Amino acid sequence: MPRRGRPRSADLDRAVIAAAVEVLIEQGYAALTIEAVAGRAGVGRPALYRRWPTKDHLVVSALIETVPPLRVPDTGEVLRDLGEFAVEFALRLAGSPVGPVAIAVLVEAGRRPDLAEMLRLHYLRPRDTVITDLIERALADGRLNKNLDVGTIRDLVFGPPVYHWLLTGTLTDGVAKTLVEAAIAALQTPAGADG
Amino acid sequence: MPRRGRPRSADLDRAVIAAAVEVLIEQGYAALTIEAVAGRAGVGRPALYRRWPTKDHLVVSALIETVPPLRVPDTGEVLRDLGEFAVEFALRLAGSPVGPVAIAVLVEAGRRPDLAEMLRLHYLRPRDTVITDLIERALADGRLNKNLDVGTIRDLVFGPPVYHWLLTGTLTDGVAKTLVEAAIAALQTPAGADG
Amino acid sequence: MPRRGRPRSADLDRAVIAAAVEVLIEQGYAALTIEAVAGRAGVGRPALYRRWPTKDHLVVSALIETVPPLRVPDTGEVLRDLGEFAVEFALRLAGSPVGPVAIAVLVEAGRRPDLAEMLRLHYLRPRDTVITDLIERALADGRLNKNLDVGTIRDLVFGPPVYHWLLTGTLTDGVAKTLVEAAIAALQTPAGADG
Amino acid sequence: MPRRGRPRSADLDRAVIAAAVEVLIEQGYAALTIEAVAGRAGVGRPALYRRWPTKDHLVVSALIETVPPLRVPDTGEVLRDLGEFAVEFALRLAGSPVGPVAIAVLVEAGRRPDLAEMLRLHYLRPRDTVITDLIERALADGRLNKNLDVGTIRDLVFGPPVYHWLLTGTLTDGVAKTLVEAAIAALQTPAGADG
DNA sequence: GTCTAACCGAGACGGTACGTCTCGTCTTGCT
DNA sequence: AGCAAGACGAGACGTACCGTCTCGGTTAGAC
Repeated sequence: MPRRGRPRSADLDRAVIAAAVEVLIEQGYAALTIEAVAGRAGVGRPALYRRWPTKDHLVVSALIETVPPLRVPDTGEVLRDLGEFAVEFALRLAGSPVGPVAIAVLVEAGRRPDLAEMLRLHYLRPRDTVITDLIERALADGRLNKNLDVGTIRDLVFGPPVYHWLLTGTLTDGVAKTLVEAAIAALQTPAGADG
Repeated sequence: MPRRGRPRSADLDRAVIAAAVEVLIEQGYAALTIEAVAGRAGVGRPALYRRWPTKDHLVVSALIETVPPLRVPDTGEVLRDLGEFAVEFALRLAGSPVGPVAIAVLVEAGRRPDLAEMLRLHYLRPRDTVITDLIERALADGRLNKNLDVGTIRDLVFGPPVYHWLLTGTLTDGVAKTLVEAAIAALQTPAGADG
Repeated sequence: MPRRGRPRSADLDRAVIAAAVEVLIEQGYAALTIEAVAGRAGVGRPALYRRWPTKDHLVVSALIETVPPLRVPDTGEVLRDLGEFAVEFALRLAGSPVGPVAIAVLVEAGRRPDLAEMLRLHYLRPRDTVITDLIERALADGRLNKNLDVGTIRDLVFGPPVYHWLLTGTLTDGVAKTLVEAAIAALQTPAGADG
Repeated sequence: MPRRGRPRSADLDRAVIAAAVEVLIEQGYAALTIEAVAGRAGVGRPALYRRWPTKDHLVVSALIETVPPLRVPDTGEVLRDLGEFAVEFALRLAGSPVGPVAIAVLVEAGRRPDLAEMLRLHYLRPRDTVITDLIERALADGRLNKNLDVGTIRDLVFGPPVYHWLLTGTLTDGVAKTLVEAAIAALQTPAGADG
């Protein structure tokens, strides 16, 4: 079914996403307007509406394109891998200018099912997959308490530093490490459990 | 120092806050409009601008007035108190229609120092105080690992259920309990630590 | 030089002018509001601002479109033509609901050079041209005192009835005729001047 | 009948009128605001509303207080007196910053009977009286055509320079003199009328 | 090589909300 | 009762964007 007519320009897609990221970083999510993005990209507004139905869809696209999934460390020691990954994850969320944007979209998705689906399918799931794999590796190694499921472990390890950042507005390297290590230490197979 | 001129009407304050809460619940934070709030409260827009410089300040005021600090349980067993409180806290955040509003404002406060100050001073601090007290009681009882400070414990206990809610958009009673209990269990003074 | 973008709608121009005239007649110049005109024309306010920078420019446009230049009589007797024209002119100014509007704009133009230019160029000049021509015809016929220039004659003939209307708020047919005829009688070539 | 309560302050009346005149001169009639006048006079708005029902009544009051009736010259030659007076009158109207204000109010009075009454009673009539007296003196001297009544003469003499000013926005000394003298010359008892 | 459908920019359209200004009124405490 | 101060409901101001809709002009596959 070969489409007729002039095809959409991929350059234009890239220019718009880049412009959107610039605006998000400079002005934040609430201040982002379609007009500003189109203007900065040197593009007409209809070209944006042709591609994204709302500004939130555009922002989700921008997040997807802009925030690459973290690389999973593989040092051989799976718990160390998990800890380093969690610290890295939280620090990047807190340190990047698009961290707050991600939260804002997450909240907005609460009222908008189609946005939520797009977000979970293209943004959250791919990033969660690597985490899940990592935790499953740890469980398979017998390094983590087998009574806990993967989701619970994820929440216990990643939740504390993220919560800290939300509550205080900051997240230092030290705090992130302390929280993650405390969580992981507590989740390890009890020393005497198999003795 | 006798105030001159007509004093501001307290009834009006109440009517506006009530209208703001209604709009927040029905339409959400992003869709809240000064115009709509003023209209619903039967009030002119200037009366709002006289009191709150931006819609965010209004929303923070609404949160402060509307979300009462949770009652701290006191069963005699301090760890049980802490667990129940944390579960209650997370469930209310996830279950109330103003939960997402609080997160949205928190995120916006990241770019706006005056908003952040207002939020922390009148909303977060009073609610944090009861938590801190509760954890300090638990520490004093020797029920929690003394190597951890109060903030760390707070993040480890409250972070996981909140993170779960943010990530998945839901938080059941069961999940909240599981996460909080797992966290608290892990934080207790190691049984064999002094053996 | 091909115009880019969607062209402005001529229907809209007409609707707005018509609405403006209605409001001017019903409420008068001072009470005319951009909002009211836009509302009555079934048009958004920005569409008005796109065309006219201020309400005065809009009113001048309305005058230009609405008040057609008077037809010059041509009975063969040039002085009679002039007299009838002046009477007609003054009566229409005094009798039309937009007469006071014209004066109000004229006064406002005193403080606003761009408004004055617009008014003189598109409203006053075309209407003055027919008067000037008529007077020049009369001069050429030798029917008017050659010592007076065209502008002076215009002021002497048209000034009295207009002044009467301004001062008293009314202008009857009889008064207009009396004033104009007295003026013209006085301006005729003195009987003995060429004897 | 001793009025009860605190009497109104006459100083306040004066301060408000003075402030109104300042604003009229600086900003013009259209831009005059009750708020601005009250502010400049250092007075509360209610004090103004207690005295004048609308801004137009205030402006009329200001005109009355501010524009003193012209002095009538008395050189013995009554026609010269009339001519000098008319020139002076028109030049002051055209030259003073409150000239346009008077016209604006006059126009507005066309829609507002109570305003018109106030204006005619306290502003126009006293100024017209001296003109009427002067013209009657000239008629009594037999210097003016007896077939014309006082009002007609007034319009024929004063109308042309005022009309010139309205139409062109300017009025020079020379133009005013030319117009008035031409009018008066034409109104004199025809030399050959009784010969 | 046309044809032609979909793209592109520009920008007008009816709207909505913004934050501000002024209106005319009302409510304080003081004089 | 008058007064300054200033809050009140009302509503217009001029601006910024919204999402949609023409325009003239371009682009590239289908004929």
